[in-house]
Amino acid sequence: MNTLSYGLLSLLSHAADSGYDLMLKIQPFWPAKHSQIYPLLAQLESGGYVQHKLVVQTDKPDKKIYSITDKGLNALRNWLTLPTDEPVTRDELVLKIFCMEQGDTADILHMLETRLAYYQDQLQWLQSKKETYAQLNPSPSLGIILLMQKGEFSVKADLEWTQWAMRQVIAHEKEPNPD
Amino acid sequence: MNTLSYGLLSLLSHAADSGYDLMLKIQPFWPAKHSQIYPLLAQLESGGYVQHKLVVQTDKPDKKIYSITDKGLNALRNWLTLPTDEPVTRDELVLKIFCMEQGDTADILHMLETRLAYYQDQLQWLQSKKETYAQLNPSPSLGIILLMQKGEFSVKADLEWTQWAMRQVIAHEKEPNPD
DNA sequence: AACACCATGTAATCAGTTACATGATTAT
DNA sequence: ATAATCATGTAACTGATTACATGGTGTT
Repeated sequence: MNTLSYGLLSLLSHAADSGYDLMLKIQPFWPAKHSQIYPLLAQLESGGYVQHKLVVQTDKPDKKIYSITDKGLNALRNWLTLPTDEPVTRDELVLKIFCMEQGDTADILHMLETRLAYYQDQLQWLQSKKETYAQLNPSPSLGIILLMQKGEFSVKADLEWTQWAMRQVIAHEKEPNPD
Repeated sequence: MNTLSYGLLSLLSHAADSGYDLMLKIQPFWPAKHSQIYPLLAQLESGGYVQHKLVVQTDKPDKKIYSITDKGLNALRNWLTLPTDEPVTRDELVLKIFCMEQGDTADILHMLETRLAYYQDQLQWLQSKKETYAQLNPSPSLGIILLMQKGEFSVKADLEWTQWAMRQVIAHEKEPNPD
């Protein structure tokens, strides 16, 4: 039972779902490809944590709808009481910033512009999600609300930093030697 | 040449260093164990991107001091012009928050308290680093300043969120059914 | 006496990505 | 026509962690 397995159980504690949809839904929280999800679900099923029923479709491929079992719910509840791993972030941009004096200002600015656009997309996605949830009945769980807010806090800080960093880079270019 | 390899070259573009110290210094930006660093350095050396000289020590074990070559610097400069991968964050806490209704409020609060302490430690580390750099001569490069600021922006947002989330959880507990 | 730090390396395993494989439906 | 979406799966590979291995110095 690794973290991704618990992540799948966590999603399934809200609603039964197919492997395909679980793969799409877990992306923002724990990126994983279908080639990792499908074997894990089979493993969780052989361990008795989930079960599936085949749903035959005519217009689309048949699918397996997985649901969490009592054993799965108990495992999930126990996991909540265990110590939580520290977050891990890996960002190539950070490594590039570290040696940015080796490159041209134009390249660095281009990199930051691309990242700015990425964060803006993220923020827009979060805010559209927020609207969707606001109109939803029943209203979303506290957990969902906390996660949306966490994303918004993070992305807004990242956005602010990127804009600040771009100004610094431009200022640094204009005044390379302050005599 | 993977991202960690470029990360090592990035550190070495500032100063020559041992594998052991590179391992320690890269932790905040790209977590990696010594068992991953040492073989990569050997690989970078066989590719001509770095070279090492043995430094014999009496009180401590001998060490290899690696320095970047011209080929390494060129590779680094070219890397700066290439498209940058999007950042990847994996946080077990996020997956736990998603299914928090399955657990006790006390367990969730304990989890958030632990995370709060972690972010506070991070912030303190960043601010002590900042002081160290402020007294340093020569003053740190623009890259270093940008990274310190990025860390501070992120951690402060995370801290704010954690405190806000704890208040939400407490409020939710007191008023579970708002009739 | 037991543990942490310095310093390097390899072996085994686990986690994650890319590629291979299939095939119908719908949109551009 | 070409590509994207839905839907599942396996195989090969790369990336990352844990464990094995050694050994002196300094700290509690």
